[in-house]
Amino acid sequence: MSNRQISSKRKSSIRIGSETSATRAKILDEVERLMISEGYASVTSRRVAKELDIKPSLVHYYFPTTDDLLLAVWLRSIETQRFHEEAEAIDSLESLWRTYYSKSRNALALEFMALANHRKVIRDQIALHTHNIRGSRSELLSKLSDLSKLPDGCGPDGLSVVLIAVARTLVMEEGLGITRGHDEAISIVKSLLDMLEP
Amino acid sequence: MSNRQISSKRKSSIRIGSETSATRAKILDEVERLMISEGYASVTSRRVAKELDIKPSLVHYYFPTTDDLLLAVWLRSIETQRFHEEAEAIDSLESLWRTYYSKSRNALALEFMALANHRKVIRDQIALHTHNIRGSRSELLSKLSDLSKLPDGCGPDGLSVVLIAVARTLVMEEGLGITRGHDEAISIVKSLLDMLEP
Amino acid sequence: MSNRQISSKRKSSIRIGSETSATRAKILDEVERLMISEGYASVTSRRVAKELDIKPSLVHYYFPTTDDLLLAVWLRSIETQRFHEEAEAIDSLESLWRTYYSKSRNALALEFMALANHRKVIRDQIALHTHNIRGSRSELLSKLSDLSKLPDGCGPDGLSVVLIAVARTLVMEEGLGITRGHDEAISIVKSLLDMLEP
Amino acid sequence: MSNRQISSKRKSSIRIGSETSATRAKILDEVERLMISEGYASVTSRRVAKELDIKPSLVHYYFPTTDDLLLAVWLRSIETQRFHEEAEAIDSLESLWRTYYSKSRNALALEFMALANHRKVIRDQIALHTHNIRGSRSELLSKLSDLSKLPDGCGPDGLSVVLIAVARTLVMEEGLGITRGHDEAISIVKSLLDMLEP
DNA sequence: GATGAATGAGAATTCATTCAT
DNA sequence: AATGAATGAATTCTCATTCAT
Repeated sequence: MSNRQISSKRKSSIRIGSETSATRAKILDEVERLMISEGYASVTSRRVAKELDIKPSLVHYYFPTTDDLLLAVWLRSIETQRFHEEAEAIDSLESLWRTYYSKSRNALALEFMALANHRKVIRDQIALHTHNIRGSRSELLSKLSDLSKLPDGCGPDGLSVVLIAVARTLVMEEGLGITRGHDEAISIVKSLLDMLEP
Repeated sequence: MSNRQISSKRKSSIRIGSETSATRAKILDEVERLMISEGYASVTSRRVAKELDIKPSLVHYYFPTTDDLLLAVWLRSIETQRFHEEAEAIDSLESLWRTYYSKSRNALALEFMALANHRKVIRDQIALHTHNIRGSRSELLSKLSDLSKLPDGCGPDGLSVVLIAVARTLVMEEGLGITRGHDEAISIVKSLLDMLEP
Repeated sequence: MSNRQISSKRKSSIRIGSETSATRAKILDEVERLMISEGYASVTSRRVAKELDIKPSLVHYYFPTTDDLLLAVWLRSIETQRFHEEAEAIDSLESLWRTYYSKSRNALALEFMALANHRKVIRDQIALHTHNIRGSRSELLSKLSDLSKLPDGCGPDGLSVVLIAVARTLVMEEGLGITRGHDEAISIVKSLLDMLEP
Repeated sequence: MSNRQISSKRKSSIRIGSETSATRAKILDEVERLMISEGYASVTSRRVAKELDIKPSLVHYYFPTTDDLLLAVWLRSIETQRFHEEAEAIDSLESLWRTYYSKSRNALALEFMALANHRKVIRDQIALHTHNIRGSRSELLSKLSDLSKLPDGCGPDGLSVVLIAVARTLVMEEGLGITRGHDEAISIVKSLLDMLEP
């Protein structure tokens, strides 16, 4: 019969395959691994399938569209992050900085940011999540530090931006083999945080 | 996702077409425009050709491989940057910050960083250039500011990293529609620079 | 266009699932609806399942192969037609014409004729049914009209062809948004029938 | 690089490959042949390529999208038809009927009508062409016959509908192996036309 | 009765690249 | 200096079908 995909507006998000399938989890793991080690551009159903020694169609069975797949990885990653951060009990500016400066987490986030330029679904999710996470981190900052020592016009949100900016830049550059100034940058951040110690 | 055949058998780097051809320049302009407005993933010989209303083969005539094309854009862009910065006479910390925080320049740089994950040639060039530019900026910083006010263990390279980190993060997030904390982050940077004013 | 695997290894026609299951009937209803509204090309086990919010495998449970499914719809539709026509008591040429010119019936028939090009099972069934229905309609025509008024060499079968031809063409063209000459064509048919009134 | 077809709204209709290429013509020929012999559902770039012993990509080189390909066949076919009809000098009702009752032409037209259900571009073209051709045939009818003999409310457009309806139905049914009543239907048409002879 | 998992085949496209002209 | 023709490999996605549960 003819089924030439005639009006191919995929509905997507019709999740087939139970949320708890082991295969589903394996796929997500592999996508995450690929994104970190080779960049989002390496995530294709073929490639993922080959790495896991399954068929590309099976990837599509669990994630009808590539957007579904990528979004699932993103959502799972922020879920995991939230879970870890709650478990960790962040009770000092130093432990907070460790949270910002998590290498694998930032590497993944950077890939998603690059992706976001072409994928609206991803972009929207990232914007939302970034907004929220900035909020909760600012709260933590307010609790753990004496922000009155910051210059005028500078609140916890701004500090959050600076911290994540440095953390991500370090991770991104390390990925490219660049390290010049990294230790010094960390020193600057640390003394900034020391200064804010209540 | 990626289906651009990442390598196969390229003769590469045999540059045909004089360096000064007007067509060559038009192609480079278009690639740069595409990278900034739609991301590096939109740069294909087909697409570039279509935008310029020329034939894809002509793109390959000037730039045998895609690596050649992208590298040419990168090299030209740092050349242009160097040229502008020399012309501008950076004589204050404020004018130096403006140099860091140039939106179009950063947008292009961010695309190249994303690209660097899959293109070794680009990665190497970026690493080299980043190292050098960090050096020359640190020199400028040393001249224009009183770095003795920085905490122990923090030199101009570290400051360079912080500045570029904040600048790039702001540009990247704006691209995604995120602005929370941006003004405050700029305030923090500015008061840091004020503090260093000799 | 067509990528539905037209044959491969089907066991076929081993009908599982009782003839009277409600689910079975729902599936047939949906297939008929899809054929009329979107064309036979939209009839896939996936699509049918999605519309009914059941699993594709369930469709295959009742109808092992797509041929089985389509054939079942066809057979049911002629059964239904026969039933209705008997109930309706066709006792005038006008009521007979209404039988020919039934829009939904013709729309379905047209889809099956298009299908018949690629599906031998369907083709054979259609040929058989068309032959028979033509026979029984000719009988009706003979009873209801004075065929001696037809020109030499023209019997009830030929008249049957003309009537179904006009009816189907009108329905087909309406589907495409064409109406030029339609009212006039109906007038021609009606005066032809008037002329044959005994 | 990633070029995962990110926003795949193809622009289409950017015709590459000169209008006069021999390969281009061969492709169109083959598509027409396939449509007539196996139905439009058999027209896939793969299949066409296999028949001609060329690569699927070459089909896409000349006709970027399947719509382009099908539309090109349709446009060429009506061009050819117009050309032939002009050359033939239709000067009697009998020669006009032969025009209506052209087997290969009708077989192709029927496939396009089936196609039109799913392809808007085709549907629009067919609607337009049908409207126009009906007009020019009605003109011919008016010239060649004494339409005052038609019943009230019946003009040349209606007659055109009846003629094409019968012609197409005969062709369609022959394709399915049905012939019952065909000769008689032709007799009916012929005596109708005889009746209108001026 | 029903379904989840998996597969293999095939569809439409797109792309980088080569080569002869 | 430019281009038309052609290819081979990749991409995303859809489908019919099977099978174990």
